[in-house]
Amino acid sequence: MDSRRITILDVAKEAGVSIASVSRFLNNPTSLRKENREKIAQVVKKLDYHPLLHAQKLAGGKLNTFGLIIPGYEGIFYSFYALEMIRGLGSALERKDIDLHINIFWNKDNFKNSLVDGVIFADIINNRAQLLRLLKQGTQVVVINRKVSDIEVSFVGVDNFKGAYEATDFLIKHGHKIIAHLAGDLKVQCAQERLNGYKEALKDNNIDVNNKYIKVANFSRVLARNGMEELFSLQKLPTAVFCSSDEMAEEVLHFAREKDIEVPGRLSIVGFDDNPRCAYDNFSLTTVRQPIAKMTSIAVDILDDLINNKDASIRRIVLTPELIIRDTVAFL
Amino acid sequence: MDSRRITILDVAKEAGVSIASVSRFLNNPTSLRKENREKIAQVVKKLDYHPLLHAQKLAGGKLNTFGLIIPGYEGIFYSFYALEMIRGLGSALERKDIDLHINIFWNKDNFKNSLVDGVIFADIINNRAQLLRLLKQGTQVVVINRKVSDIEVSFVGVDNFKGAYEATDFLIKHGHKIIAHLAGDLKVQCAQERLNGYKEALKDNNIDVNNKYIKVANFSRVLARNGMEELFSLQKLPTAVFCSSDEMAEEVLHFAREKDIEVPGRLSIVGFDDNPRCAYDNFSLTTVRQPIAKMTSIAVDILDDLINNKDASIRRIVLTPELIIRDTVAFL
DNA sequence: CTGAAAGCGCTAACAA
DNA sequence: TTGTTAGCGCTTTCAG
Repeated sequence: MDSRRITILDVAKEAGVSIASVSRFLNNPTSLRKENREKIAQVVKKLDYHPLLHAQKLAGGKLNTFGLIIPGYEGIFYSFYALEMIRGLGSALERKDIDLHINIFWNKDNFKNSLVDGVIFADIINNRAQLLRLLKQGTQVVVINRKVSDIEVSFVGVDNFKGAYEATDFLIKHGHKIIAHLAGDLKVQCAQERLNGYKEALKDNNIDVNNKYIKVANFSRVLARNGMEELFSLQKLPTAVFCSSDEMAEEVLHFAREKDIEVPGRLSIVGFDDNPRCAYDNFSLTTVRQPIAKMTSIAVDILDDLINNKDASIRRIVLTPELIIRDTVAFL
Repeated sequence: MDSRRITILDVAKEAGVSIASVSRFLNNPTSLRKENREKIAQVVKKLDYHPLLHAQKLAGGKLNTFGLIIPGYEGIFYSFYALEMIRGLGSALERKDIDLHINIFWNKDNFKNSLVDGVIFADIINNRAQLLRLLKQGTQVVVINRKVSDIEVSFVGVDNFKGAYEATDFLIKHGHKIIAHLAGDLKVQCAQERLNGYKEALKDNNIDVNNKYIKVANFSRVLARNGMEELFSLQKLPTAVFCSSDEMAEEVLHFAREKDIEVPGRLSIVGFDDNPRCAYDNFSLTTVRQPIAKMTSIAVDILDDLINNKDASIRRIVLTPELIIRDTVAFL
């Protein structure tokens, strides 16, 4: 008994057709006569035949597999963002029956692009060179969550500036004058944009930007906590804080609870992300919702298009986030 | 100008050697004369040549890529365990210069095993069929964190029973009689084993197992919280609680802090995992350490062996967890 | 609608 | 140490 792998030839023989027909069955079944199609289907099932993907690809076929490259910064997996990104992509791809290979970029560019049809970057952090390499090698790419203006590449991002501006403006409209900001890691574009949006909103409302009230907490709970400690040892306490992520906002909530600072009575809080966990915590957090599912779904469509239509061209899309008003902001 | 892909033939021509020599250069450089080796190296660099992996694999080569299949249960990415697993594998593989493709099993078996040399399963939850399929197709596999006794497959696991037994016994030796247990999702083998270890320790010390003190909290913070609420509305309060994960233990800590229950004075706590976050929280958690890095490193070695040595056989390894004594257990 | 045949880019005998 | 050559399993013209 020969335990060789079942190949297309085995199927062809058993079904009494040529390997070309079996190949057609695999890729374009409707081009076969019903009779043959059914016969082949039956044999494929009987023999439990699965085409070898690398053989298909070598012969010019597709792998139906996208790669997702995630920058492997510390705590990435604790971030709501990364999880949602993966889930969003997962469901967008499921519809098209495309598989996803996740690769985490821990400072080493070992991504095998020849094993995928195209690549999605979840942001670019310290891996511009990798992006350039893939592009140069002719890989189709789309970047999510970062607007890459100096490289010819498709992206779908979010207007973080606008989201932050609106959040801050919302606080100002509620009478707040001393508004602190817990910023994310400024290496990350969205964190920088949110900081800018925050500043701009203050300026537009004639409130001075005071760096004492800006704490760069790198999206980390611990640093957010430290930032709050510092903020609450200042002469004039902030009456509101805008956080660059819901997780940091959650930490602010914990801080407030421990210190018996009433929310939103004495401290108003706005987050960023719309992490569902924060909607059902003790407090229901006012926040800025990022349309992650939409971003991923669009990214998948663009990439699919880029791969399958020779004349598809680069597309760049910026979505608008939405302020979700819940319970953590009060009038002063 | 022809933008065809650079192939092995281009390199061969340019270097004035045969494609076989280039192939040797790629796979076994020392078999070449120094002169040629250097010449080829130079051309490879100049032409920026990268062999096509699927072509290599089709021709019988290796991809130097392992797959990691993670069961995609809710909240997986919030679990310390999953992150450590990925990190551990990442560094173990980096040493061998093997790439990792992560695949999350959301109830759909679409993993492309022909794109990897071997596969590591991070536990088996609802995906036994997938494991069987890969095995049947001749893929080399090793399972981490689950002792699969009824399938002929390698695994490396942890003696959860023993860890839980020791943790519980440690509490008993400190005089505790009413010891609650927050169990994990009992679909997960380790959760079940920990529950059993807990029960056995009680029995061996002539303490009755009382189901009222066992709350199945599925590794979830919310359910852990609910469990604690229930436990603390009982007639006789527990004086200690053994948690099936550090995350749940952390929630217990929060619960205690809010309710002004002194730890460890009025409530002793033991976790499971040794999540560093819980060592530097307000309390330094007594816990059971899982040697995840070791597990992953062994798993990689086994898989590598299975792939490269024809006569390598299935190996099954069970590691022993270690009780880490810190500050959350007191004598009664 | 179907089959024959020419590769896809690479590895690994086999010879030299 | 090197080159020649026969595939690996599949897709895709091109005829029929």
